[in-house]
Amino acid sequence: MDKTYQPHEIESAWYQSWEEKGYFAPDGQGDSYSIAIPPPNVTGSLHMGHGFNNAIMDALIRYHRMKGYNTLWQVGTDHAGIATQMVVERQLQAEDLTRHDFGREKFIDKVWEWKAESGGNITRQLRRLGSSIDWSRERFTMDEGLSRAVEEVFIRLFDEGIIYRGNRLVNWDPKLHTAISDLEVISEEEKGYFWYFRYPLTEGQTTAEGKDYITIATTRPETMLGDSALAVHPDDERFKALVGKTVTLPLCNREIPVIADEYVDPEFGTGCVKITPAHDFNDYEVGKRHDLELINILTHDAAINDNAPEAYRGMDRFEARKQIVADMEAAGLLDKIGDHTLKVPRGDRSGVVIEPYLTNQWYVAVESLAKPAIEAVKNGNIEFVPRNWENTYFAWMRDLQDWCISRQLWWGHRIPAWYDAEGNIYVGLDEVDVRKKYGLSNDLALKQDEDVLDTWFSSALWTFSTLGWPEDTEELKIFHPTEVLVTAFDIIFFWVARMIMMTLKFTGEVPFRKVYIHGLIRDGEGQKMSKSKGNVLDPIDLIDGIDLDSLVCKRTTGLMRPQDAEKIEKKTRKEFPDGIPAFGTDALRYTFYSLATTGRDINFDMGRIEGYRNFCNKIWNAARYVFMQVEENAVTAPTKHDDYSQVDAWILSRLQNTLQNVEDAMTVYRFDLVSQAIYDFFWNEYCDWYLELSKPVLWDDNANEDQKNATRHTLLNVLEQSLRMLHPLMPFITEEIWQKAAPLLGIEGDTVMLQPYPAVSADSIDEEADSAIEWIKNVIIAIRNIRGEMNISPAVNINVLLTKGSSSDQLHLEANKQFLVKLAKLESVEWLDSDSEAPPSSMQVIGDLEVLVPMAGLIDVEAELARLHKEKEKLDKEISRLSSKLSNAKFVDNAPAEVVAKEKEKLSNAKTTLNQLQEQIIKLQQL
RNA sequence: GGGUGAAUAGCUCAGUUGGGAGAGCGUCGCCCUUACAAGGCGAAUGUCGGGGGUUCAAGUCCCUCUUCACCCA
Repeated sequence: MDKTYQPHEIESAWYQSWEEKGYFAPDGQGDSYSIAIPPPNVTGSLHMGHGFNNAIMDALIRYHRMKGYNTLWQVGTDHAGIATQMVVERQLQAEDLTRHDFGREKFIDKVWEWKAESGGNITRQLRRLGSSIDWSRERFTMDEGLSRAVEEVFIRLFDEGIIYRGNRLVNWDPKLHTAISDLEVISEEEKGYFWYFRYPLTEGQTTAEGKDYITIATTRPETMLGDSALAVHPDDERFKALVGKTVTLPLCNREIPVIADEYVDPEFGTGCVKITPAHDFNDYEVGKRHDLELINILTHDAAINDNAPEAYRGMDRFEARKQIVADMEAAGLLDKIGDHTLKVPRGDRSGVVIEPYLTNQWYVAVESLAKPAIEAVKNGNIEFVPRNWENTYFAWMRDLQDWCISRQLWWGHRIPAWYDAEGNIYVGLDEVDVRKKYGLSNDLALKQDEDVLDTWFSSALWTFSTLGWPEDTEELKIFHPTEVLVTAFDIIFFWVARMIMMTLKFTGEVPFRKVYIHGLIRDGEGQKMSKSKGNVLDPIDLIDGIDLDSLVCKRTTGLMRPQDAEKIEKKTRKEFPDGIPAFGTDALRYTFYSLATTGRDINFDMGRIEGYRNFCNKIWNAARYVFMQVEENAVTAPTKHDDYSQVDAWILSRLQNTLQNVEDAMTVYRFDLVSQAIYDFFWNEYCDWYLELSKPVLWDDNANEDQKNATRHTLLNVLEQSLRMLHPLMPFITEEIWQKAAPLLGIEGDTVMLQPYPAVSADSIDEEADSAIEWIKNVIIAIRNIRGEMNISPAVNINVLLTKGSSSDQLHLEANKQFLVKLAKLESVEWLDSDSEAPPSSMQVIGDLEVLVPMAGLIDVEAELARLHKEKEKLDKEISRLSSKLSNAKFVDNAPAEVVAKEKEKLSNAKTTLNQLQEQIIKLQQL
């Protein structure tokens, strides 16, 4: 084995081998355990969120697989309607072509071609993470089977009247010419203006201030062409008299009413709001309440349409904005212009400003679906982890809007609806089916709806459509419901809720029993990772490493705002002067687990991944040590219990404790606690103590061979169990080492990933050994402390005396001398009878026991006195704290007896130690 | 404006039913001790955001304020 851990040398080979041998597929034995992956976007590439999310799922899957469950990790990607269509259109654009040059069918062929060539990027990257996914069952939302499920669901919901067509406001992307979901609209603050316009009162009235007009403030002047009212707050004294009157809409010369509505905030702007029901979501609601006219003034391109005065027709919305401001000013109706920062909604794909726009779309009426979905969480059929996310879920489910499911795209599931010339709607599998279903004659001309369904419509069916629904498959019976959905909180609404609704409706089952919600990965400073900020970390770069220039290049190409490049380059060069070293998958995964706390934000700290890479190296080298010990001495299973030393018993006992902690943390999805428990055990107990304690035994030529064998066996046995314990978190390094370790113990098996997970063995818990080793550790630590504080070179072997302790201390000393000598680097260690005179020494106290290091020219009296005084001060504080607590009658009377007893014992211990220190101080002062 | 969450060592974060403040990284000192310098040994470091309350006892429960983040409107 190499002296240092080299991740890239072990990772690629193992994954390929696991996959080829089919280890990821369910073995058909035992209770089932399944997880459906949140399907990544087929155009996507792996980001830190995916990395985190998949690391967690893989740990769960590997853990349960090793625990003997019939384990399925169902994988697939979604077809990402807009994103995918755009990718292919961009390719065509490079050849000066558009999708219209091909026509719908041929264009879709192009998309499939693209998918075949480039659609596997993200799934390749998932492999790099070590994800033990059953690739043989990979699905795609546009697959035949899944498309069949989509049709079935659409038709049934339509036939039940749950799917309907409606004319509503949607988020309209004027560049892509489609409705988009709220999730695809990114609203960020941008600098803009408030334009203050005067709307003249029609019938010669005046305002409270005597003006013959009302001033309104708007951030979107062009929408005034579609105004159908002015609104004020009903309690607003300034305008009360004007409610019910009318104003003349400038430039249009339309009379529009002044209405009163609670929606208006009297404190905001002028306290008077123009209402444009066809171009604003809030105004739409106001318009509904007051039965206002909906005047659509925009075309699909967001240019002004023919409903507007002729002067503006055909102008782009922003051009019209300028013209309208100019015209208002010319008419003397522009009051003023103020700076204003506002949230501007932009399409996340197109980057253009989204318009609320009145269109005909398909909707799902969610009310009847929501009720059982709320109930399922209320009655515990589905549990959120952490629990408090249930509130978010309920809050969202309470005021659920009907779901707009149609998109004006070519790539996606085409809506199975046909129209006749009169606009009647027929829904069915295909034209033939429709004619049969509705009894239509063959000569009635039918035309299929041009739209496709929202991608989320198909991903809402994910857990059951991937298992073969609507067919009644074995897989559905075995693996549905899935066990847990692992996801970040940002898509609770869009996906989780819709999955619950759809799955309950069509299978009568919940899609998953648990929803584990994890945080969002941010950079080390808590900033969201984004291309425009230039702070994105690619998980693959953390695994493989990347040199500085490549990293800079990656972060600065393809920016939406190229002028940011310089700033990003500077920051990157400062943060990563040497690029990023290769940490390997195992270290990256371990970092994710250690960060998987219950919080909602996860700041990714480079120091952590480095630390866990070091942990990998520690494991690697511990294994090297163990193999060195056993390579010339084959181990056999000890035949007699007596062969095991107390040290052996101790580490086996500590392992049980760790296994229990791991199991407890695993069942509550606390991966941070799992990783902490294993790290502590392996590094702080197995490496720091057990390996060191094994040396005096194994290096002693006179030691009993059976006992040596027991120690070698324990070294190997604990290593091997630790590897299995660790495997779900660190698949690669554990497999690599296990392959060497297992045969030495006579364990047969081709891979650690199919070995049983180590079980807690109550027999191995040994409290006597625990306390014995605790004694050894305390004495060694006491001596090391003196050595460190007194600056005694590690090269010098020192003499130590133990005194004043109990007979059990004396027995411990006799039994463990060799350990003390080796680990504390001693020349000798002897018991000194209490009545014997001790030489001037540096002293540490453990209970009654005094650990003495005779000064003998090594130690400066003044330094030792200073150290003792420091100790004494600490004790004084402790004693005064404890005695005041114990002299408080209220405490003694009210606190549980065991708490009081504990405090008393602490006090008496502290007093004993203090006395010993004081005696020692006096003794040294007399020198 | 409504809601949710956060504030603990220089940094990133744990802290389970209230009962002696922890880890990793960083810092300081000593050491290339035959598994590991990606290491070993030792050390220092906290008015647990502020204030108030409940309690014998509060990082932990309640109220309030401040700051920050996110979601919704």
